[in-house]
Amino acid sequence: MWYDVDLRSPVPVFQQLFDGIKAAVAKGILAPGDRLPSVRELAAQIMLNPNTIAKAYQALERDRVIETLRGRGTFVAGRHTRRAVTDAEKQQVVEAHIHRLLVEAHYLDMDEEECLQRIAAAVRQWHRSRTDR
Amino acid sequence: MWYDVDLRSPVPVFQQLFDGIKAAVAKGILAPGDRLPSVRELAAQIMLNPNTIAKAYQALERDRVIETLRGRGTFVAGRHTRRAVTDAEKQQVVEAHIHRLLVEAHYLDMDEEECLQRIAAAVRQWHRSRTDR
Amino acid sequence: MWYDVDLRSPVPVFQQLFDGIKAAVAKGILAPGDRLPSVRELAAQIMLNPNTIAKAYQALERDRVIETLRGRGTFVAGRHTRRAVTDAEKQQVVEAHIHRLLVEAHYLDMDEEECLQRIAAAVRQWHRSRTDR
Amino acid sequence: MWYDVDLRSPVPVFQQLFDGIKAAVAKGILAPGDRLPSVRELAAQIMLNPNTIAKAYQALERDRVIETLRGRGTFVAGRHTRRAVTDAEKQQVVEAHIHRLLVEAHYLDMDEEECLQRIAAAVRQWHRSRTDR
DNA sequence: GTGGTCTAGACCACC
DNA sequence: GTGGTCTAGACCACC
Repeated sequence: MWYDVDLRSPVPVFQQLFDGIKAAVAKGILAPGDRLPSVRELAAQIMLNPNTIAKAYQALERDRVIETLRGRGTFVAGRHTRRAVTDAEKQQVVEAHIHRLLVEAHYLDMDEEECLQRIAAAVRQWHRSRTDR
Repeated sequence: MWYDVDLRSPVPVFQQLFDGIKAAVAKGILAPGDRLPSVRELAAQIMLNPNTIAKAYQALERDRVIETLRGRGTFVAGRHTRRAVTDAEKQQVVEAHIHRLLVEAHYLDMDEEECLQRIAAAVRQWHRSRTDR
Repeated sequence: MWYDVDLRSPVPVFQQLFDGIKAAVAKGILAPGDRLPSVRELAAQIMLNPNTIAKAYQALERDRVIETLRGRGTFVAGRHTRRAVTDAEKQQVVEAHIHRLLVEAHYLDMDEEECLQRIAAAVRQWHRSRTDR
Repeated sequence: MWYDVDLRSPVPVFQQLFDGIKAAVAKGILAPGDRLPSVRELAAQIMLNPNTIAKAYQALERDRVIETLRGRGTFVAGRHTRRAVTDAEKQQVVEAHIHRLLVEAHYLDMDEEECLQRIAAAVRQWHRSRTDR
């Protein structure tokens, strides 16, 4: 599930939650308007301190991934609430990720052709498994 | 240069060095057999604590990116010193990176087509800028 | 409208109502003697808990912005019902606001001249859009 | 001092710290490069929990008001690290503040002329008291 | 030394 | 009920 965390990981738990929820929204597992469990509920369920959950939720709210309605709960935000992005910004983000990937690929002895094929497979696989609601 | 670090970054300095050297080797900026500055030299040059440099070098040696020859210095390792990798391992690495990229792409409102195009551009750009020696 | 509230805002809903009505009176959108909807009417109309509306109305009454006449309804108060203010009090209020504004202006790289010009424009614009009835 | 907080205020303590430091930098009391007390030092000095200080520092770092150098301490950021701002954004910020000020001014029976005079006085007074280093 | 994370648990405002 | 703040104190990585 999207709220799975690994306590032994060096990645902070609140960060894992943050990443997990962001990914779940991107994959369509969580859709705009969906209600997230309350801080206390989730804390009890995955045996974490409520503060840790709250920290993740607050970071997600700052990034407009979720919205909290005072006294009512926390919900996945609609896409419209996000800001415009330039072309250069997009390319920069893609390049940063691909750069890191290609460094690792070099140490796995993958050439350009193999990289492109494996990447295409991964992109197709991701989009197939996306749930559009 | 490959030894540039940003003290203000949240990424640990030793990690930046580690990543920077790995990337420089992958890009061909550093080639097998090239001699790296000694821990002390580099520490003096970029004004860092020698312990920080040593920590990065040790991690690189563990990953067989570099080799230390006692009394002679530190050198970029040859590619043959590395171990074999399975097909599944390769695909898993690619998928992990692409997964993270596609999550970010979702929040930048990029569809499958745009992702593929930008990725292809980034891969091509990387390989053009590679220096093969 | 003056009763618009944003449930996603971190500002409490009752506070938004309070601010909104105070602003509407200052702008002349609501004039002394105008009747406000009853707590229940407004609650039904904007789908809020009546307690929230009541809390805003009570705070407005305490500040003599509105008056409740038992059995007749709630009305915008006349200006004469308010108390006298000293010169020092006025300057203090202005300084507090301007102080906060100038802190933000610093981070937007605005110098004294630019601040004064933009402020003058904002003051003029406000008074032009005021409806005097 | 810039680190004064009022425990009885409804404004959260970490927010008061955040505002205070931002204002101190804008006023020139804290200059780029100045070192802030460590989380623990400040916590001991003003008798707060270190977590509360850390929360304020982290928010300031997100807004690029300060920078933390890993293992070294926290410093006031240089102005160049901040992003570009559009003209519309600036006017919007000014209008929001002036709007709030003019609402209050209405209840203090201040007319346009009096507002402009008091505002000009406040702006001049602020810039006189600024310390440029 | 530095800041960052996390727990356990109190208390509060809002709805 | 909901989330937000704060304390007290442990533990950790980094430099």
